[in-house]
Amino acid sequence: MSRGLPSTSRSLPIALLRAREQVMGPIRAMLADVGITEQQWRVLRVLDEGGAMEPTRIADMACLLLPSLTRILQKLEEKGLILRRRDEDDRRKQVVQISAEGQKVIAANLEASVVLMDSLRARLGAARYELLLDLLNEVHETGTGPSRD
Amino acid sequence: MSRGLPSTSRSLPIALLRAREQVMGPIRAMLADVGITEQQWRVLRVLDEGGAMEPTRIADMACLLLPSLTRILQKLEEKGLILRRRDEDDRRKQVVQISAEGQKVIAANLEASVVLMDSLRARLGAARYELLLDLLNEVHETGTGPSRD
DNA sequence: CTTTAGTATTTAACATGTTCACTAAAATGG
DNA sequence: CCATTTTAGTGAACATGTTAAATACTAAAG
Repeated sequence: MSRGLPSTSRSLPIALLRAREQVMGPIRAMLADVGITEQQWRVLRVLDEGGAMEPTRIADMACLLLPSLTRILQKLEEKGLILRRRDEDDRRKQVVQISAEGQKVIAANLEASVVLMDSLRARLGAARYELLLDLLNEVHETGTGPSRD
Repeated sequence: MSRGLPSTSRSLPIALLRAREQVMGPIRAMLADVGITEQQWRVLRVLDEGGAMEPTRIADMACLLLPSLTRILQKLEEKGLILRRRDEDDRRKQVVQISAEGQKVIAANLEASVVLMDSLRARLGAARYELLLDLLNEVHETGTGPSRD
């Protein structure tokens, strides 16, 4: 292993992947018992916290691409966890809202998920945890490429 | 939105996602021109840096699950970017090796990808960049759940 | 009012993520 | 040597990631 070339452990993309794996693994396992995926969970939480909103906004907040979201909303609707209706002012849009069933799913899992995150926060230390969040957000806002294309 | 509940920007899973998006976006765009994906690129780089090795080891180093890797290796073989043969000592295993064509792909893109990463490193500051890597690796090693299943 | 441009969402197609079942080959234990 | 267990890799099925094209509707221009 000569040097210079980031030996996978010092590669930011891979480090981000592995960290995400660690964080999401237990949460995924928890949600699997309820029969919903990590992404479906994110959508439900966004709707629970932010109230009814349109898909474009959901996608933005849950960090999902619209084509993915389209399929996810279809499944969530089949499961009865959300409600959808067209926006009467602008019939291109729709208004998506969490259902009572959906809120039950949130209520039944939010605390456990918070416990998992708090556990990680404790292991890392609150200060380092916040620092990590700051750095990640900084990366997000900084952008990467010199050529913004 | 009563309290405590991380409003998406302070959610570690989402922050990890968004940061990864920023980092990989430009690299993905660059690789799209050559017709290979981010994951195929990771596999090629692992093989280029680590030499010939078996799929299980590739999966570990490139942070891919074996079923995904199986398909990726099939495509890389079709494209002529890797070579495969059975391991004669242990006929369950196989030995995967980057081809001359594969090395050309690496040579043609590695520098640009390093430039992109260096650019990010500069924007963030070398110290903060290293700190971010340390924190991410710490998350990876710390684990998350109290119940290790 | 009609054409044109733009916006919100969906569909399509291909690649990967993820879990589980399965095959093949080695290692182990009688 | 044979049955059992373990390991390496693949196949299958479903969900999402990702890009490009298509739809439906609105807004703007003429």
